Amino acid sequence: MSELARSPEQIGNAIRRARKKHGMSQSELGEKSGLRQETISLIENGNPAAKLESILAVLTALGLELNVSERSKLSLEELL
Amino acid sequence: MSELARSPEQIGNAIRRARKKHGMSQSELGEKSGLRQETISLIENGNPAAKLESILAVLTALGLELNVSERSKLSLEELL
DNA sequence: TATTTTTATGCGATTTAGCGCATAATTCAA
DNA sequence: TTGAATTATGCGCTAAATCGCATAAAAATA
Repeated sequence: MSELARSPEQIGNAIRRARKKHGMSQSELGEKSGLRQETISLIENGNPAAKLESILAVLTALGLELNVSERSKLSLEELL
Repeated sequence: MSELARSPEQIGNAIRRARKKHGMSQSELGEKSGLRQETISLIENGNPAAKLESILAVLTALGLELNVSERSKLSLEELL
């Protein structure tokens, strides 16, 4: 399964959801990804100016990855 | 189809490929996404510190989007 | 409810993106 | 091959991420 991530908020939500699924705190995720708990907090809350490398480090620490694909399908939001 | 993007380089490559497919120059893509030609150049060359919002703006301008998924499948690189 | 854990926020310092502007360096087409 | 278009690089500037450290606010749990 794959989760749409068109905005910093959506990426942050995906990260938060995955972290909780792994039963991890922000501090633990921070250690795993080489970032501070505060930085994880910012990312999860949708900081648009987060660095690409930070996002990638967090995703990797959670066993996730990004995929680039055609903006084909309608998002749930666009249907409402 | 979807393209793996585990590193800034892979994201940059995906963007460059899509831009050329659209017959666009970096300057044109810059206008469409609200960034400078120089910034597009940096992103395409794999700048790890690019801002998340810049990446998303470029992808949107190219009709692309990001998806977060399980790091399940082996990448081509890992098979070699 | 009281206590502990977790998450969010604040401050000063450092680093760097992205800006505008200019110009190499490279690529492409005539 | 040569001239034009494209891409990469450099400088000074401003804004902001992230850092370390501290702590307030919120959430979870006893």
